[in-house]
Parts: sequence; structure tokens; C-alpha cells
Amino acid sequence: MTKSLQVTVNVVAFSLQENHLCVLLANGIDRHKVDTWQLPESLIDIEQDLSLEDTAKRALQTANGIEALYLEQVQTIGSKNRLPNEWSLAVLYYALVRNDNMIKNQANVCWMPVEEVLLSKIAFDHQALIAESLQRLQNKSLYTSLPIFLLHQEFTLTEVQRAYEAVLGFSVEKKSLRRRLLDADFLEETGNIRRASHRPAQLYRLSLPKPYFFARIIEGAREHK
Amino acid sequence: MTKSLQVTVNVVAFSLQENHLCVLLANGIDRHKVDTWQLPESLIDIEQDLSLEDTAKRALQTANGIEALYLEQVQTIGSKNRLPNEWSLAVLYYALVRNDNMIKNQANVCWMPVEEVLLSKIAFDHQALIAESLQRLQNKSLYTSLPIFLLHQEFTLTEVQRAYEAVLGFSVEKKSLRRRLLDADFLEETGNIRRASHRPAQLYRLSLPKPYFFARIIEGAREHK
DNA sequence: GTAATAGTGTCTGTCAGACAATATCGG
DNA sequence: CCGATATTGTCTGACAGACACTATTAC
Repeated sequence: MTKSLQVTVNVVAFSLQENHLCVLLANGIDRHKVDTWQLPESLIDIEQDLSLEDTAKRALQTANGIEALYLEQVQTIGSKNRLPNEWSLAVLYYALVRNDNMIKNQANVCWMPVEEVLLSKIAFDHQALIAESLQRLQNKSLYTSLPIFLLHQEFTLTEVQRAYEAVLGFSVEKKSLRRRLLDADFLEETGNIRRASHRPAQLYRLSLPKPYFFARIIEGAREHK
Repeated sequence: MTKSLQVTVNVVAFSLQENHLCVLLANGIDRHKVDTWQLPESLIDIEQDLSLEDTAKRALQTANGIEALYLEQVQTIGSKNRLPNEWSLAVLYYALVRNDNMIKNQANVCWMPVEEVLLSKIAFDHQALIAESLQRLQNKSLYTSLPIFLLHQEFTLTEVQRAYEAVLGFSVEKKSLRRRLLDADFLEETGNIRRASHRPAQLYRLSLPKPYFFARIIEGAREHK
């Protein structure tokens, strides 16, 4: 006889809140009882879900009614000791989410800054899952346009730079980034302009809803020899 | 009531046979009844396996008694329609295997060149799984030392070049590759020499059993403008 | 004008590709 | 010597980082 195996799908949803990269946590009782918070998750529903990605989307919906513009599978973790009682299997996804129209302050749900999450003891091994996802997002952001999926539909190049910086955790060189972005031909000017009490900025949008892959990575600041 | 879900672990094992990248297939009846061949697989054994990786290793063992020097999870595929009857879940790994001490011509097992596999109708959706794995291996080989894990413990730089070419499917520039390899400081000379009826070649080994990550990718031949 | 942010010019450094030249063996 | 493969020299080109400079707005 084989015991049946519990399979869950967990989603790490990232969004930007005031230039900080945040992660969606659910089911928390209290903002200060950190160990009650956990990642959104769903069990596979073999009647309802056509694919694993459906399950992941459902996990996001139940948590907050939000929709991901980008969803990527990270890894499947399975082991005897992951959860206290028995073998368990978790398929891990991460999602990139815009922070417009976002239901904030919904009960049992919060956006916690990643720096904070990585120092907190949240439920189960979910901190490790977040760390995995963050690392994947960071690596991939070095050679793709992924951080743009955290922005509104129209955005300035400076906002793109802020998004990269929030994701990567270090400052990126303005000119290099703009060169990459504009040379690559996946942005188009909307014709609109963002105004403030300084020089106005051109607004852009993505010409395709897919991430762009650059030929080289962002290298980061050069060491002074 | 929820029906229980079948979870298998499939492994795409790659090796080099005379400078051709090959994939391990199992359970075939006849070399020419292609649709009987399939990938090595195992069910998770919650008594025996401590982790998913254990299951993957067991899948390899049962198939051929071989051991992987490198094992990486690619993806988990789950959907209602993947297999004819019901929801199914497959955790996919790929493995890099040396072709020394390899049990060849074992019954029910064969190494099939990837070009051939990609044109054949093997069992289930296993061709797609192989295509996925190959793509991951190829992408990663552009910026890592992965192809070296297909070689013997001691190898010449020309053999490394052949391994890259077998994996990538295009020829790589000799000098560029040697520069990358030697500048990177993850190879050490063994002091031994491979002799033939021409200039002998220096033998190298990996100084660490981990893949090395280069800062840039192999770009491939430049287009003539 | 000033403050503030948007956007550009241009130099340097790194490293990949191209490809010719040289080195070292067996026979 | 020749044939074959190993190994090196060196030029070019693409593109990232550095950083100073100019541009345009609100006030």
C-alpha cells in the first residue's frame, strides 16, 4: 500500500510598493505574529484545473483576486522532512504583479518587503521558497526585461531603472540601462508625457507582453583596481 | 473525495557517443519499434526516498546502473491531457553522464542520438520532455562549463571543444573557447599528456566538481554584414 | 534665476569572434 | 621532410561602466 502524496502549488507574488520589492503573504492573523503568515497556495484540483499553471493562478486569485502579468515555475521541492509529518511535494511559482488597482489592506493578506521577509520566521519553509524565487528573479533580471512587468502599463525609463534596482538590490548605471533598453526595440513611445516640477519624461510601453532577452548581462559596478 | 494523483520522476540522461549527444531510453522492445521506447522513470517511494533527487537517481539506476555527475531539475509538467486517462504530474530532471565504464548493449536500454530522438515518435510525451531538457542544457552551456561533465576525468581542450559543439549543435571558435576556459581558473593541468601521431595535448581536470559560470555567453558566429 | 529630474556624449575596459601564424609530435 | 593536430598572437567589434555634460520643466 502506498500512502497518497500531498501536492501543493505555492506562489511567490512580487510587486513594488514605493520602490520596494514586496512579497504577498496570506492567512496571517496579525501583522506582528509573523510566523502565522505563509505563501498563497492551492491543491491541484483535478476537476477544475487543466494544468499546473491553472492551479498557480487559482492560488493567486484566492489570496487576493490579483492577476499576474508574468508567471514562471521555479522548482519543485519534495522531501521527507520538509514538513514535520510526512513526505510532501510543493510546486513553486513566482509571479510579477502590478500594484495598480490592487486590493490593499484586505484582511489576512499583506505585502511584506523582501528584506523584511528574509529576516522573518514565516510559516513552514516558505522563507526558503521566497529566497529561491528571489534568486531566480534576480538572475533573470540581469539579462531580461522582467522588472518592467512590475510597472504600470505606461512607464518612464527612470521608473524602469528604479524597478531594476528594487529587484536587484544595487544601483544600476543610468546610461547603460537606457542604451540597452532603447537599442533593443521592444519598447515603444506612447506619445504621452509624465509631468512634474522638472523636465517631463517620455512614457513608454512594451510592444509585446513577453520578456525580452538581452545578449549580455548587467555586470554591475566595476571594482576599482 | 479526491482521486489520488500519479506523480512520476523522469530523467533525461545525456552522454557523448563518438562526439554525438545521446539520450538514454529504456523499456524498448526492439530498436526499430521506436514508439516503445521511453525515458527512465520512477515513482516517488515515500519509504525509501528522502528527496526528489533520490527518486531521480533511482530512476537512473534502475535503467542502467549509471551514475550522474550532474543532475538538474528542469520542470514539472502537470495537466489533465498529458496522458490519455487522467491528470498526471511528472517532475523532469536531466543528467550528464560520462561514457566510460558504461554498460552498453544492455537489454531494454539504448543511447539514441538527440537528432534522431527529435524526429522519432517515442512513448507518451517524452519527446517533448527531451526537447525541454535539451534546450535547458544548451542555454546553460552558453555560459557554464556543463559540457565538460560529459567527458572523462582527464580531458584535452580539444575534447572540451567537441563536447560544446555536440551539445550546442554548432561549431565554436577554438581560440575564444580556450581563452574562456584558461582565464577562468577552474581547470588544472594534470601533468599528463595525450599522445597521438601529431603534437601531443595537455590533459586537464576540473578543480571542483561544480559547474563554472562565465560572465558572458558564447555568442556564436558573427553575421557577415 | 534655482532645484530637480530627464536625457546625451564620449571615453575606457572587457571579452568574444576571426583568422593567420607557429609549435610539436609520429612516421 | 610531411601531415596532423595543438597552441598562440593579435586585430576588430560589440557592448557595459564611468561620469560629465546638456535640456527642460515648475517655481
